[in-house]
Amino acid sequence: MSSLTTHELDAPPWQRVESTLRATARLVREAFDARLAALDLNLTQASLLGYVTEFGATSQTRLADHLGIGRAQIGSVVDRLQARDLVERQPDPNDRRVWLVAITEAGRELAAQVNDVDEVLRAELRHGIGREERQALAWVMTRLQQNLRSAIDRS
Amino acid sequence: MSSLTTHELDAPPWQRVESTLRATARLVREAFDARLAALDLNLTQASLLGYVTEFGATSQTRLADHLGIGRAQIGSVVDRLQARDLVERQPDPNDRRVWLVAITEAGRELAAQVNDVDEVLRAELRHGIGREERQALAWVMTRLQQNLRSAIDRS
DNA sequence: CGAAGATTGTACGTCGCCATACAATATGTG
DNA sequence: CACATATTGTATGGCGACGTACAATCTTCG
Repeated sequence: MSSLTTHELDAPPWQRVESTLRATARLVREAFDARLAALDLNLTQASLLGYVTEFGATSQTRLADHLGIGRAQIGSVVDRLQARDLVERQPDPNDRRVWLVAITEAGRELAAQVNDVDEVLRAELRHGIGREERQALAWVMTRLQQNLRSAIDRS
Repeated sequence: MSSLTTHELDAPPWQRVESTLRATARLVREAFDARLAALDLNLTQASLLGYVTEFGATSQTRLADHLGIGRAQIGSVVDRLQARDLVERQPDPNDRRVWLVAITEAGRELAAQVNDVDEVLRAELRHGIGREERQALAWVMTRLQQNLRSAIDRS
């Protein structure tokens, strides 16, 4: 394992894992947004685009669940993407309440570019971090999520 | 406890580590906010309170750096805490531009309660996660932060 | 069938945070 | 000393997300 030595005072005593986690999440958003700015997209928009490209027309509620944001917010995200003709709203033949959000041809092309950006950035982020370390990270975070949900329920 | 083998469907194929990380960070904020609501504080306010309690009067710029938010935002956080008489602004004798944010007696008492809440919650979050796993998590995230910063600089 | 309840998408107000621009003050340089 | 430059805190406008409330529609069950 590592010398975790390098680095000045990487973790001040008052800084707990939770703070580190939040700071890292902020940087994740910042990094993706910086790269996606060239495509005039932010991370949420890019995720939505990727999702409907991969999984086809999807209702807004399902999109909200999958992207982890509220139903209200999804609406405005779709609005903006639709205004740029990257997605379109199709009526659901089985349920007149719902819109199925589908990718357009222009959207598909842009999604491909998003994918490229994504892969490049992800490769950079993996630098110096082994596969099993990433898996361990994912496992611990998943476990942590369970604990967090329990704690929230208990509040 | 468990073989960490289980490995249900921890991550849908389209969900990468970065998404998990963001979702976890959101839950962290939600959990802390839920517990701190009883004290009528959010996580940022509580962190600020804890910091000045532990480290004494601190300039707003330093607080912003340490809490990871902007200088502008720190001002309003301090405003609200000051209105509740939890902190006070003292002039810096060496620099007439800066306010030193200091804890008050009422603030110190509340900070103690924050500490209690904090310890309880943190104990819940550790459930089922070993010490070395937490350390590994912290290490990987620190490394990830470095990569993120490089990526951002490179953008 | 018909009424009660659940679900979908939208409108609206709020919150936390950011980025920018600015006045006041410090600091460095000739 | 005088002047350019940097830094501190604040004001302002914008953005993304949340929570609540609502009309339209589906579903369930008497």
